[in-house]
Amino acid sequence: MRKQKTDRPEEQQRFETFLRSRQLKLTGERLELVEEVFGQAHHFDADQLHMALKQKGKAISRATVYRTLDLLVQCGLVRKSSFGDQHAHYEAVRSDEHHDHLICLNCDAIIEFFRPKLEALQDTICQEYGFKPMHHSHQIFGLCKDCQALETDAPTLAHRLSQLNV
Amino acid sequence: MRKQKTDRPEEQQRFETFLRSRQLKLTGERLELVEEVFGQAHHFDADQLHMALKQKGKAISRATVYRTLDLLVQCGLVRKSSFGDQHAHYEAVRSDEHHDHLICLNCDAIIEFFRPKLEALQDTICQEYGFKPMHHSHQIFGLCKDCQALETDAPTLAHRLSQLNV
DNA sequence: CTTCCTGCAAATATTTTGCATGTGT
DNA sequence: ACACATGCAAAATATTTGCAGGAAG
Repeated sequence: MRKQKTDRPEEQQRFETFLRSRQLKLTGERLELVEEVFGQAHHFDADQLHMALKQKGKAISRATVYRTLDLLVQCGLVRKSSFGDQHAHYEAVRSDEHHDHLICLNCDAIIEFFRPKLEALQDTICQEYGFKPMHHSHQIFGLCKDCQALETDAPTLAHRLSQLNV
Repeated sequence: MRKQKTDRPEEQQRFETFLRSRQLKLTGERLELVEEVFGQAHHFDADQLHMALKQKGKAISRATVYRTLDLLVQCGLVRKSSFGDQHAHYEAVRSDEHHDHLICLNCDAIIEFFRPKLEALQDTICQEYGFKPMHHSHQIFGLCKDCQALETDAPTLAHRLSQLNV
């Protein structure tokens, strides 16, 4: 038997509304996946999510993980991004606030930032080119505070830097 | 018999110097690839380059294309980036000037921009976070001047927008 | 009872790698 | 000669898709 609407967290309700609006079905897999996504602390990838679910005894197939993540992106509950490595990264959207990222090449820490002045400057640039912006991605790669203090392995760092395809 | 150094364009000379410095060899394939890369108008991907070479009767294997592009990136003659689709994009570096990109979701036009104020603002942000920037990527997706005038296919556009993994 | 969903395995797409053979230095 | 390079085909990686059986509305 299904729980009442009001028993479910907001994100599950939002997903349900979205699914209904498209005549799609609210399945156990979809609910479990949303729950796990919002249980994750920030950034994760498809494989991590798949593993995490498996560990909790919810063995949802990879195909369904990808299919559901895609729905969540369309519904606006999840953001998908690429950090220059070979696979996509995802993050639960907890507010509508857009942000950009600082990415540590040593420890993979991801620091979020938002600067209205920067957003405004982008708009100015677009205006000059007669370009209509619809989405943007701004990523800064380097070393976080902690990793600057540590002695980092220079060749490894140089390699990661050169392999960034962003 | 090899041509004299002075007969070759600057980028080939730079590549030769780089190869020598690492005890790597100056092969016909490598020279042809550099030539083609600098013959390309701006952005291209590995497959386009491979095709272009094949059409000119220089059938260089895919493996060698990838291996050589990697060397060119290391040597600084080529920049590698990802525009949110599934494959890497490359561009010949014709000057040391860094730039960012406006990317049209309708016609795939890539417009380069550089704004010192924006670069400075990034540095300020990094300072605040105690972050040491080493590389950055800033991409704005939307519609170029020409495509705004055209009637674009809204569903297609929405789909591309939602599928951007950046 | 219809439509949509799932898991599986196969297909795709892009890039990398092992190996035998070939080629600059 | 030696070390490095090439092409090929297979592997690796990440993601998508067709299909047959299963579940939601």
